[in-house]
Amino acid sequence: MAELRVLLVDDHPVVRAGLRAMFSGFEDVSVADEAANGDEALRILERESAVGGKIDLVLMDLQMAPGMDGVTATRRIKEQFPNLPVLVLTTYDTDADILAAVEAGASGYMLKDAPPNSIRDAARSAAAGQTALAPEVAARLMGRMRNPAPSLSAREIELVELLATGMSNRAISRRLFISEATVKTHLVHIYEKLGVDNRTAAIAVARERRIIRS
Amino acid sequence: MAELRVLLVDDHPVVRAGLRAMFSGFEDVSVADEAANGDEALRILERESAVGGKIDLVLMDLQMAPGMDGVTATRRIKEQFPNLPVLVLTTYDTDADILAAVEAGASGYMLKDAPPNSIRDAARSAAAGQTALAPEVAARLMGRMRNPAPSLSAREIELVELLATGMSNRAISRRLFISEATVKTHLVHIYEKLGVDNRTAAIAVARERRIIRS
DNA sequence: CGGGCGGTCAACCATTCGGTTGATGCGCCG
DNA sequence: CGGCGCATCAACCGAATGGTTGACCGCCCG
Repeated sequence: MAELRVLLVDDHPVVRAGLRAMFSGFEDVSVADEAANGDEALRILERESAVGGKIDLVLMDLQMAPGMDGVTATRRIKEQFPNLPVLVLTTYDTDADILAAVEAGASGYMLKDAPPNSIRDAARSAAAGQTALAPEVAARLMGRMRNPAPSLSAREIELVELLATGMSNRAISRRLFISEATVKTHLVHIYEKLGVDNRTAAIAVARERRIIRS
Repeated sequence: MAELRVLLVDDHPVVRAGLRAMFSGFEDVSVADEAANGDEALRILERESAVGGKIDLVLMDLQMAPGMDGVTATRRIKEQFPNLPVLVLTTYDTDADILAAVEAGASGYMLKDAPPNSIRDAARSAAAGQTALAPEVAARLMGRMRNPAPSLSAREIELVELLATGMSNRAISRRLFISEATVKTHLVHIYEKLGVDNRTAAIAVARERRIIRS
């Protein structure tokens, strides 16, 4: 089997070094290059594709400090290089993170606390065009399929966004040119859908589910 | 100078491998052992101290999934081994994380996105009994020193963190084993310091100023 | 075309929250 | 020692929020 050449994308030098070290123990995988953020990854891919396209797989972290985040980077990469598999390797396994990654076109979703062998196997699977999910992630996706959480309407999301800025009901009503009564009605619906009973909890849940940007 | 023997504590095999690889490039530092959580770290330290105590420094991550978290682990280590320096190496630099680590007795606070040389230097400083702070962390602490007026006390930060999870005053009072009256008093102070007049606005400002993790 | 859903509004009441005053104890610092 | 900041608690009141019921309109979909 041909050697698999991967591009590491992670803002932590420590993590990149760890993946390098980990892959150096496997003869069938090698690290082609590293990027600290999404922009850098795209530049590397463009350069590589210009000289023959030697990269088989991108290993992408989701959280990256100041530059382009992993979800956006994944989306861009899939736009420019639809056939290049992107395997997400990150710390968190919240619904919001997983869904965002899948929607962005990730070929798989692995967690950093996985043992080296699992990560290597996932890399090989993803490079072969298959989907590679960590067990915890797979379980979470199944759970969502069974009882999909009710989603907020556009108007309700608008309200939650204003909520999160700390505005009172009165302030929200003025901003949206509706009465306070309407604001309260919306809030009741939002609380029902999110399974909470006050505004701060609604904000917390909305952030968790990435209904609003945190 | 004698070789520095460090204990790595991090729940991610990838990160441990990265630190190992990073330190293997330095002749004056070596990895004595690894632990995936606080319990394991304590067991290793007890065993090592029984046979002569060969460990000079603990490198501690703060976020560790299911077992003992890094702050608790640091506190326990400092209780049992007061002279053993613990250098925190983590991802986040919020006031809450930093203060908790410092109060637990950490000798330093470095961020994982730091270059290898900085981490090595910090390790050597910490082992020599000095304090090692990442520039971002140092800046944040200095900022707190310069104008302590608008900065929250540790207790108040604790309150804000619970606020942000959506808890009511009553729930917070139970969690912290204080009366609702005390919670309200704290909140009034928090509102004054942050220049707001309700809890959701307080959360918004606290996130903005990175008093709590967003 | 009828019903469901989303958005709007009103009135009402209970609960929570915000704000004040005042008080105690503790530890630290000059 | 005296003061100051921090944390704790109590009682009280007005305002904001939560929760309920009921209503109207417009739109889309079957």
